[in-house]
Amino acid sequence: MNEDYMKKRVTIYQVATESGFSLATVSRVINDKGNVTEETKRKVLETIERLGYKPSAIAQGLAKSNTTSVGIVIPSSMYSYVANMLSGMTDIAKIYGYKTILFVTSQDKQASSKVVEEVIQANVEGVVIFDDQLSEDDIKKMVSYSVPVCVIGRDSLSISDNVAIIPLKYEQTLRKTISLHFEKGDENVYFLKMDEGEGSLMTSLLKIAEDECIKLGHGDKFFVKEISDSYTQTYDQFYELFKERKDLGFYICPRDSLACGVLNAATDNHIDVPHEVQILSIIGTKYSKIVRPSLTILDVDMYEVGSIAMRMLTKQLNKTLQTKEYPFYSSILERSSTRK
Amino acid sequence: MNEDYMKKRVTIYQVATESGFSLATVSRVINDKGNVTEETKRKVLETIERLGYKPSAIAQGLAKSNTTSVGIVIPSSMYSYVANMLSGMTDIAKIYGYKTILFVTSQDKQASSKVVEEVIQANVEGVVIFDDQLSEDDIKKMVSYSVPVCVIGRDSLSISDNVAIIPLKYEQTLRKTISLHFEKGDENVYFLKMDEGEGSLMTSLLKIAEDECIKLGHGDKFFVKEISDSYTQTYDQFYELFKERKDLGFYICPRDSLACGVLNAATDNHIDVPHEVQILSIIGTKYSKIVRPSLTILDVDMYEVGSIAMRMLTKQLNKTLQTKEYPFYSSILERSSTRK
DNA sequence: CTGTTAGCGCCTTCAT
DNA sequence: ATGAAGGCGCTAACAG
Repeated sequence: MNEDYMKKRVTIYQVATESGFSLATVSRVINDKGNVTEETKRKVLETIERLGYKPSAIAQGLAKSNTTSVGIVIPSSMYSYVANMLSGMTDIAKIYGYKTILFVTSQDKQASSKVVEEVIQANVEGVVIFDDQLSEDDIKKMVSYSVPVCVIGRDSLSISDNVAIIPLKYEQTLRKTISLHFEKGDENVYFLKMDEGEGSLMTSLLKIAEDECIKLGHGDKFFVKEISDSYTQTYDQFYELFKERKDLGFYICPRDSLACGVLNAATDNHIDVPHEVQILSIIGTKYSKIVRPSLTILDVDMYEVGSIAMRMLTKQLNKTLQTKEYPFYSSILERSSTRK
Repeated sequence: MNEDYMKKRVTIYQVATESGFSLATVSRVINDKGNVTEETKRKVLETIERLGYKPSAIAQGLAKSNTTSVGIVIPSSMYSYVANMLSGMTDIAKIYGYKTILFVTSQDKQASSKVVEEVIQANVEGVVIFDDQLSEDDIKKMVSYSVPVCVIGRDSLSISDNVAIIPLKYEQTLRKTISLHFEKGDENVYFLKMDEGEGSLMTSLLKIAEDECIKLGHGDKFFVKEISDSYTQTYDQFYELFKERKDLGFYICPRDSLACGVLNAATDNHIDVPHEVQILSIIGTKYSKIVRPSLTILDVDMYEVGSIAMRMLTKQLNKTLQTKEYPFYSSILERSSTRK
């Protein structure tokens, strides 16, 4: 490429005049549609190279009404389980030649709904949604603007057209874990609930846990503990508690970093894990295997989830999607923070 | 919005005819340029609402030659330090009203250079780059197509126009750490080097570490150990080694998950950390504080880096960027995996 | 204050 | 095989 052609981007028009052919011909070689002599193709390609011409994706998008881009809606890439999922999605999107536009939602529902507008206006071909904050109406709205959707982490949706869904099945394993717990002992069960920005997934799991305890006749042994979304604060909170050996029992935590707060608070107070305090983390990262004692988690491979989601979306875009629902079942990965 | 208008998206043209005004007037109310009666504005807004019209961002982009989108180039969001940076970038981009398009590079340099094309064609307003794989020529190429760039993690660049740079300064603290080590003892220093996909940052740090050892007269005590980029494999490798109490000393690891491999391998062989084996992780996440013993790291707040980078980029776009270089100095965060 | 008319950069019939 | 012309959805002068 010739460096002289910097600054103002060269357009297809310039390529046409420079090469002595028409727009149409240049367009044909760009898009590799036939009906072009090898000779002229060579010439056109040569001047494209010489001028350093790159077709504008947005002009192409407008003309073809096809932006070859997909949206991804996530709460924040801060949490490594989200990062893993994101990674799975972008890997697959890349394979299929889609650009990925990232839409990050805020804590509050109101601002959250604003991303719906953005997604619609961005003219993406489709969107993968992993976000507890978005209402079902928000999702419906996107679909009504004919943007195909793949939703992760919801059990059901009242619409089915142009929608694929990946439910994350924690219920069964969570219930089983609790019932196994009560078969082996009768310590209290504590469910850690974050005080703010708690999504619908954890809210429903809380209800499920409570329900299971009640069903097993241990409703009096189920407690909810409010925590903040921070390792340090969780650690401090439980350090004070465990110092007096209070509230020992079986802890169910939303994420492994918070589970580690409980874990370290217990260990540092010479409280034995898993004999005096047991810990289960719902969501786990690779670090749940690394920390000592290692954490029992309700395992779901988030990278896998992300890549499947993106694959389902691309299939929707080709109209080749067979099953619109692909549930992911968590499996309990028993490690050292719970008793055998 | 009326549900009847689904499927085929309504255009500004329809809004114009429906409301009885011209394109120009509708366009004015959309963009809130003045010169419109409150009355007609109201009417236009009403039919926009009624038809459920949303302006197409790509058509706007083409017409205004302003896509209000920025690119982000990263190797993969898998690693949580990248995820934190990404989070910082998207947070700021959102504040300034930019869409974020994610470009994920592959391992191999060749495919890596392909993202350059993509970035150029995407017509982004600017791009933040955090990627060791991209060559300086790749970056130059983007700049030559007049896309402003903010590069993270490089010490220098031979171009300065339209380029902001955020060097990540590990050298000084790394040297200091090593000299402190030799003041307190004389154990061997082992530098863990990943066998593949190793970026230029770690390569240069390796050289620096070696250089410092030599300078201190301990060149014979510096060793490089090849590892793979996996906690489990690193753990296994060092478990075998430590079983026979071989190669005890001071370990410098690229990331905390790998440092944990060494850490756990030592601990599980009843080798005391930090008295027999010391461990320093160059890059640390929140988990480096969580694991026991906690890891000494060369601390840099990656969220902060990401948000500063995006802020510098937006300032470039407004032409209000003062200093084009904003070095981030790592500080050594001494914790329990090294001796005082 | 409102409407007309060119584009933005590219694709795509339809002729030739 | 090639070119001319219209259009994708919207903005931005320029006239009225």
